[in-house]
Amino acid sequence: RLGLQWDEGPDVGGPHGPYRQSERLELYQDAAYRLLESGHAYRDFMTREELQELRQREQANKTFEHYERRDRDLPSEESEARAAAGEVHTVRLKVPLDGECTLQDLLRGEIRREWAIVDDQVLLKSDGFPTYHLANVVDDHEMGITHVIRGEEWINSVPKHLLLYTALGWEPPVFCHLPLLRNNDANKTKLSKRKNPTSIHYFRDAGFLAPCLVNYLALMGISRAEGEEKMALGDFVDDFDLEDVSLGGPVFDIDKLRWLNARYIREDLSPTALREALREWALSDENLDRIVPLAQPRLQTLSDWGHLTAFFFADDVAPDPELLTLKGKEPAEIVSILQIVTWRLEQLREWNLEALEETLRDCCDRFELKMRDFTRPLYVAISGSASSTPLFDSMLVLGPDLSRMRLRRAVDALGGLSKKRLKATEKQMQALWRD
RNA sequence: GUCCCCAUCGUCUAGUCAGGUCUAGGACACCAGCCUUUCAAGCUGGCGACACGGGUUCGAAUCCCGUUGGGGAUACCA
Repeated sequence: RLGLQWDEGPDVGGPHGPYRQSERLELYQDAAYRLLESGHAYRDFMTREELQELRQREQANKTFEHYERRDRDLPSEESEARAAAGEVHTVRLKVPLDGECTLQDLLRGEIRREWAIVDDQVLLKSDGFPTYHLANVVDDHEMGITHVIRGEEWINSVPKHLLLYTALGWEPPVFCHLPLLRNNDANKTKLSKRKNPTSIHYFRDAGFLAPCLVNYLALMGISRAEGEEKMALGDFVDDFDLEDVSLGGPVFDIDKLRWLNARYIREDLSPTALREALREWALSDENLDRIVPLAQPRLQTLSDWGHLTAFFFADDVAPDPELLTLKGKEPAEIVSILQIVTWRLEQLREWNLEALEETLRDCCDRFELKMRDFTRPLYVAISGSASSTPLFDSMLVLGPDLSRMRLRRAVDALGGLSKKRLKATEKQMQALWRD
């Protein structure tokens, strides 16, 4: 969608296959077995329940001590025998009990971390599947990866990875951890779905051009000292130096994105190309064919089309808080309801009419509301008006990303949810969907 | 709690590694003026930052220490 393509993968093939984790299980299990043999790992027979209990106890005591390593020193014969007898177990990494690990990060230089505070990471789950840590190391080695470039959130697990590379007798790659994109909220937390559109589909649906988005994203973290910021991907590739990436976590600036997009529209598109872009975006025959039947019963004149369907071709509909009402409910309750609906919709795998209808009717039932009352604020959130084309169909045409965004904006229009209220609302949802 | 990372205009950033050319440069946003049938665009100008405190040095945004602030990690998720 962004015009980016990977070089190898299950769909495009490549010399380092197979590319599906399930087809590589043997590889991971072999590695785990080797680690077991060489004493770098051990079988852990603790059950999920026991572990959970331990965690709960810790939480209750407000202690944060790590895993107790009960089976770490089990004699190998016993371990072997119990595994052979079919006892369920995981395979854990035997992390040194003392000393410290020194790692090199391309951007940050040397980082030290004491072994005593790193947990005996599970490598192989009880179902035989690897955790990320094992899979990551095995795959990267097998596939000849030279540079591991990933988000900063992984920096603390490098020691475990390093330990795996050495234990398996492999050459570790160069590690480079990039800063995380942040929310534009008061404390600039890690970019989250709840507060931001994180799906590139949203940006497409909202009418941003792919090359612009690539350009903007490239600007986060690297920039030229002066001058032109509008650059094609190729230009970036030419003078990109990984070590130039800046370390502060950047906040996504939608205003700057809009400005850049305006330039792409203005400077890179002929009127014909623009018309084509509009067609690809939302004015395709196919899309219009979906909207026309919804509008037809509600058109008195052809010219009503504009007002009636404008919301299908908009990013934001700026819902009027005065219209976001629900019979017998305070605004605060409406906010919670809208938020819960949003969460329920996020769970949806397929965005089709049946699923939408089922989800929304289910919500309605659980809130013990009448359908016509319940849908009112939803109409306003989605279309910006209390009278519009059918709700389910309209949401279907708009798609998941725009629909969710509009619900979110409706929540904001009503004053939003504080952290506390958000938690309470989450509990409320859990209570309503207990069964 | 503990550990790790980070810190320049409101935001994205240049400058930091190799201290002086930095009364800190650019971009978005904002404000004003010009242009213009409106608006947008364009042009010109303005506002606006080295988190704080100690060192080192003739000299610190830049090096060191501390404080504060922020982020991340602490799973049989990735």
